Formats: sequence, structure tokens, C-alpha cells
Amino acid sequence: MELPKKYQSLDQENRWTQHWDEKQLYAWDPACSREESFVVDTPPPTVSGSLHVGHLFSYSHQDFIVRFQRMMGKNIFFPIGWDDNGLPTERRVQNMYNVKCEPHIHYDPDLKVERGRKGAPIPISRKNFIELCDVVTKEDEAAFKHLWTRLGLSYDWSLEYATIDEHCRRTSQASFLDMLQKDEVYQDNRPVLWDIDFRTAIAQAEVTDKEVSGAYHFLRFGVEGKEDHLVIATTRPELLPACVAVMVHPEDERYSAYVGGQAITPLFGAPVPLIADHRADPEKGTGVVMVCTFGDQTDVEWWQEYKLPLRQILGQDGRLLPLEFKAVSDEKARWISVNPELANATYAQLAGQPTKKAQQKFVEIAEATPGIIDRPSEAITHAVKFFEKGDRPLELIPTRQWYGKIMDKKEALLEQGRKIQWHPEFMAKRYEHWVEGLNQDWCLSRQRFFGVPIPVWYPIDEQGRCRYDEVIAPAADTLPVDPLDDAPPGYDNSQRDQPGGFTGDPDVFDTWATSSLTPQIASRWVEDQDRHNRLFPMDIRPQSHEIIRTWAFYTIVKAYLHENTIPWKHVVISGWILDPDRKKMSKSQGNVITPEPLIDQYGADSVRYWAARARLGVDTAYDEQVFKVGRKLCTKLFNAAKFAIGRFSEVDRSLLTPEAVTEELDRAFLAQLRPLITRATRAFEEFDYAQALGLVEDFFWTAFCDNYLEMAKPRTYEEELSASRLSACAALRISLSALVRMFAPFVPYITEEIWSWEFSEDALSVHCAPWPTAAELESVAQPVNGKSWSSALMLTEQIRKVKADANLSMAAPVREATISCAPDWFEGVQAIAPDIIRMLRVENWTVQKEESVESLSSDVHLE
RNA sequence: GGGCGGUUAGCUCAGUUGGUUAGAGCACCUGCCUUACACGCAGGGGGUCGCAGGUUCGAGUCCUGCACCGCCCA
Repeated sequence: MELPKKYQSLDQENRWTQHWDEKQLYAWDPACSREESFVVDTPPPTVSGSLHVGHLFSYSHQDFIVRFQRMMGKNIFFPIGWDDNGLPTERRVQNMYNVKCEPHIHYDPDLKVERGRKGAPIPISRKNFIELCDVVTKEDEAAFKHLWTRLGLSYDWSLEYATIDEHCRRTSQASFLDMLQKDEVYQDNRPVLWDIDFRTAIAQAEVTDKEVSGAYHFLRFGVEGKEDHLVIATTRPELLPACVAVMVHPEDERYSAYVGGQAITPLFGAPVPLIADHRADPEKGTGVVMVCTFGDQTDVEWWQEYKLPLRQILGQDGRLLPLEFKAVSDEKARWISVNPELANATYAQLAGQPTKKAQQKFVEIAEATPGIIDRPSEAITHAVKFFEKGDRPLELIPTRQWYGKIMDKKEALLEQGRKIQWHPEFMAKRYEHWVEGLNQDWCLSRQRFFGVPIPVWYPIDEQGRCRYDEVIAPAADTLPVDPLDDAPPGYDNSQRDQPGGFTGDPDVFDTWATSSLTPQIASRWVEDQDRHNRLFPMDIRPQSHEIIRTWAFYTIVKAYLHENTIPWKHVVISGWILDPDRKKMSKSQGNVITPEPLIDQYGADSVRYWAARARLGVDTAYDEQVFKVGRKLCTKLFNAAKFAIGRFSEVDRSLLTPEAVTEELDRAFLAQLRPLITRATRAFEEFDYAQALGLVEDFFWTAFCDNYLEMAKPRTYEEELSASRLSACAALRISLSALVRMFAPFVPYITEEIWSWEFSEDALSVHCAPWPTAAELESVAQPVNGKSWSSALMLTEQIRKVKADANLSMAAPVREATISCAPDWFEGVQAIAPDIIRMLRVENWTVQKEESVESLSSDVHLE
């Protein structure tokens, strides 16, 4: 075969991608047993997020492990999916088409909207909106798939799924119905974390604290029956009309005389109880805190514990609702005031305003009214809860939502976490701390459109009231359903939203409700219990660390709820790629690196090499230099392999057996290969691919290329097919085969190329060739002396140094070399001497035993 | 405020259960086009292992405290 002249990564890559696809190299064999299989649960990327270099990084890590396991003979189950439902996609579609989903609008089958259109957003129907989401996600999926393929990720594409597709909707809905049946989900109308822009509930996992600037406003509250006042410090004075109580610490002597009495809110004149509770922090503000429905989570706790009234002044859009204060004597009134006239006049100026404006207005009014403001406000910065994708603070708004019970399972979930092996181990702590810190059940419902519908209906009684307590569930074999389109069992669509009829739940699931089921989605838990049992729990879950508290957590929850088991045995955590200044890469910072040009420039193998250099779980600064190093390695592999193969290409391969390795140097070198294989294998088994690569790379470059190849090369040029020439050729072929295979998980293209030149009869592809073992070298005899390899290296080093110091070429002749060595080194030195003499062109060579020498030393004369 | 991780050469990083003189790559310097590779080869310079204590015959490694950086959670 004519071998290529020069290494060209791109030509090869296209060719091999196609080849692998045609040969179905990565297909999972359903007939194999669980023990023979290696099952991976890949977190599907969120396709609406932009591709960045971090994707290349962490998805490559999975592939190293998978390719190693494949070569270990495992039947690989390596599916990939796309996570496309949820807010990010909706937001993207809204921006892209400048549309707004209005559920009451009717579907327009001929709707045409252009991208990038300016002006006011066009209102469109729910169905049209979802169709646009589908269009956009399809495009995004294609972009990801293209990139994954170019990177050489060895997914079984026949297992591809999208979390919004029919199969995933079915699985997600079946999961919910299973939880419903087990009484693990419930509805409640309690205050929920609410995003006023997206107008949806969100879960604890999606909340993030942001430090924002605010101010303490010091308001004077009246005290009933006294000519006295209390000063309250609040960051949210606009919530004053929603005040339902005032709290002080039980041991705070400043206020103990007031406890049990009533405070009167300023301007609104509402009498509220004064209560002592340890959660009131005497150090914070004035030590007196007002309880509003609802300012924060503690308000919710107080409201529940002390059975305080609900005074909801914020609407779902974050604006103050219209309301009317009544006299205190009006027992039915929710909003009471000792001065309803003043209260209503004040509130009239706030109603309809968003909170920020209402606050400004309120402060204005308060300042203009004597006796309200106690002292000037005090600027502070404090942590405020935001939806991670939102721009305005979250509010707590009571709405009907579905919840999954997790607060009662903390202990059990911690126990599940302990059954899983985390790599690196300390990452388990992130899971533990998250579970320990859970403070609310999982809010499962979202008031969105592009998601998996909550598969239930509710009857409407004769009075037109919706009976949420009488949930109507679909039959299992009808899933997936869309309750806004389909009628429930026993009803037809004419009864929709009619007295005596039904209504469909309008909400969709939290995206994690579906994403947490990727093992069950891939295993076909709903449709094929037998297949599921053969795949579940899975072997590994590779992912990066920021989604431990979300993705890993929820997946563990679901596996526990459904089958009382863990979803996977190992979680393998990738670190992050940080920018060169060790800052997180993010769109807003503008420091994100687009991945595809890197593959164009350096080749997929080089990019993978870069990813492989990072240790598990460790964040790494982006360093483009490493791509170059990767490319150099690929070039070196190409050249060394081409050369080595060329040295024995004329020889009958059947002669190149382990038994043909008769020379001491060749045996000594191959003896070095054994511990390398053992160590690299062990590293890989512990998912430490970076260490495996380091070991193999170092051995290849230093031991194989720079030393062994140089030492053995002269013998391969012998004209006679002598035993010594055959020995070198056999050793070259054996070691090259092992090295190429050990590089294969990292740089699949160049190794496949090399494999095809020489070894394709041993296996169709290097990627299904067996991983090297020390056992396969068993028939190569051991060197007669254990010091032979070290002798060869030391002699080479010493003689090369003399030449380098003399500024001479390595080809320069050496007139005389006198070697002194310890007696137990003598045999080895003698055995490898001929190769060293030839390689370094030594003309006169003497070896003598010297008791005083520890190993060996040489006296070298060039002239 | 609590937790987790990090701090090793100019840069990016390795450093096994404590054990000779702390390593690699890149960058730098000096040579070398040696019948695979100049994207190469040989040689070389460069480090108080964040700081301060402690344990030990011996500490980059174990313990305590501190500083700084990052992440997570209040």
C-alpha cells in the first residue's frame, strides 16, 4: 500500500466518519447480557443554548471512557438526545420571530412569520407557537449533531431522542402518573416562587441569589393603645399594604413590652399583631420586622405557623392589584384600616404599578407625610432571589401548582447518593449539601407552552366550579395526551370548559421532570420492561459539576420514586473550561469561544487531545497552545507509524511473531510496554483518562520514538532477513499495534488511519480492536538482564550529551567509548551494546566491570 | 456566615500509600537538516512547591492556623 505523504487531519476525518457510520461500528447489540454491556446515560445538551467550547470538552470526556470500554469488549449502550423543551427555547423563538404566545388565540394553519422582524410582537396561538419552537429546535439539533459527528463522538445514533418528542412525552407523563398513583405528587395553592416576566412558577433548583443594591426604609408603626411608635426597617416598603404582623425577637428587651399587642401600619392604618419569634434578627435593621404576604420565605413560614390572613397585593404580572380598605369593624373584610379613607387614597396612587415604581411612589408619599419616616433610608446591598434566566426578582405568589414530595425523603435521597460512586469523590459533597439544604417540595408545573403537558383533567361541576381535587387521569395506553386538545376518558370535547364537563390542566412540566428521566427514556421503561431491566441502573453518568443539584439530583429522585434504586453506579464529573483569565465563560461576558472553527483549524483529534489533558472534575483555563500540542502529537504518530511500518513492510508478516523477538534490546523494550499497559488500563478503569493519556503519550514519544526506534532502526536496514532484523521488525510491529490502540480512545481519526495501513486484518477498526493487555505480550521472552533497558538509555544519554556539547550532529562518529559498569549491569550492557554502537557510530568500544560504580559511567572521546 | 476545591518554573498543568537531586509541555537559550518527522532531534537555563507553625529520621504530599482565587449554599 502506498502510504500518504503528509498528515492532513481534515481529509481523513471526513472519510472515517463516513466509514464508521457505514459499518455501524457503534451500534448497541440488544442481545447482549447486562454483564457484557457498558451503559451510559448522557445528559442531552440544551440545544437552544449556544454551542461553546465547553461542549467539546465535556462531551469528549464521555467518549474517551466509552471508547476504552468498547475496546475492552463491552457492548456499548451510548445514546444521545437533545433537551429542547422549556423556557430557553421559548425565549429564543420569541426573540427570533418577535412573537408572543397568547393561548386564547385560535390556531392559524397558514401562519407565516419572518425572523428578525422589527416592531411590536405578533400574538400567535399556542399551537403556532409550539410549531415554531419545533422548527427552531430541529435546526439547533442538526447543528449539535453535526458538531458531535465531527468531534468523533461514538454515539449510537439509532438511539437518538429529543425530550419533547412523543416517546419522551409518553415517558414523562407515565412517570407523573406513577407518582400520582403512589401519592408522591399533590396540588397546592401555596405561595410559590414566581417569575413575573415569564409568569410561571419555578423550583428551588432554578433560583439564584444575586447581590443587588437596595435600601432600608425606616417606617414608624403605631402601637395600639399607646402614644408610642415602633420603627421598622424594610427593604420593601411597597408591600406595607400586605402587612399582616410585626415580629420581634423574644429576648429583645427593647420590644418585650409590646409583644402581644397590636401595631398599626402607617398610612394604611391596619392593626396587625405584634409577635415574638426567634427568627426576627435583633441585629438586622431595628430588630422589628414586618410580615407581608409575601416578602420572603420567612414570611411564608410565619404566615403558615401563626395562621395569619392572606393579603395578596401582587398580581402574577408583578403589579399591585386593585383593592379596597374597609373599616376595622367590618368583620368580613380582608383589608381593614382604622382610617379607610386615608388608606384607600394612598393605595390608589400605588395600584396598577409594578413593584419598583410602587416603591418609589410610596416613599414619595411617606416622605411627604409627617411622622411616617423615622430617619433617612440607608443604602445596603443584599441577596435577592432571581430565576436563573430572569431579569427581575422573584416574588412569592400563591397559585395552584403540582408538587413532587421530596422534603420527606431527604434521608433516603442522601442514602441513594451514598450508593453512587462519584468521580472525583469530593463531588458527592455537592449532592449531599444540596439535598440537606432542600427547603421546599419540587414544584413540577410551569405556566408555559413548549413542554410536556401535565396529563390530567378536572371535572367542572354544575355550578361551573373546577374540581381540582377530583383529578381525571388518562389511561396508560393513551399516552402521551394533551389535555388542552384531547378529552379525558368518559367525556368528549364538546364538554370542555362547560358546567358538568371538564377542563384540561393548562400547564406543562418543569423541564427537569422530563430531563430527569433520560435513563428511563433511553431504556424504554414504559414500553419494554425487559429491555429496561437489562439497562438499568446504568453504569455511568458523565456530566459537568454545575448540574449536580439539578440534573443528577432529579434523576436520582425519579429512580428512587419509581423503582427504589439508583439510576447509575458512577457519576463522572467534568470540570469547566474557563477563559484564559480563569473566569467563567458566558455569553454576557463575551468570552465564549465558538467550537467549530477550532476543529477546522486544528482537527478533531487535536481538539479531543486538548479535552483529554484535563483531569476529571478540574476546571481548566482555556489555552489554545494545547491544540497545537495535540496536532503535533498526531503528526508524530503519523510519521512514526509510517516509518515503523515501512521498516517491515517488505517482510512476510507471518514471521513477525512474539517468538521472533530474540534480541535483548527488543525484549527489554517490550518488557517496558507491559507496565505501561497495566497502568494505563488501571487509570482508565478509574475513569482517569487524563492519566492514561499522559502515560501513553510519554512512553510513545520518549521510549518508543526518541529511543527504541532509533536504537532498533539500524537492524531493520540489514539486507539479509537475519534473526536480528526480524526481531526488530516483530518488536516494532507489536509495540506499534499496542500504542495505536492505546491512543485510539483519544485520537480516533489518526489511529484509525494508521490501523488501516497495517492492522486492518487484526480487526475491522481500531475502535473495536481489543484493548492491549500485558497477557498478549506473554509469548515475548523476558530480557536476560533486568538492567538492559536502563543501560541502553543511560549510554545513549551520556554519548548524546558529549556530541551535543561539542555542537556536533548525532551522526558524528565516536572514536572511543569506555564503559565502566557495576558487575550486575555487565550482562545487560554487553547484550545491548551492538545496537548502541551502531546507532551512535562508536568506533572503539570497551566495557569493564567496576565494583565502585553504582550503575554505569562512560568515558567518551570524539577525536 | 457555612461548605467544597485550588494556590508547584514566565504560561498551562502532572506529582501514587510521606522517601534520592520536585517533573512535563509551551515559551526561552545553544547546537544539529543524524537515510520517519524542522509540527523534528540532542543539550541547557529556569522553582523558598501561597504564608506561618506543627508531626516525622524525612513533608509539595499529613495536621493546625492564615491569606488570596473560584464554585456552591445561606
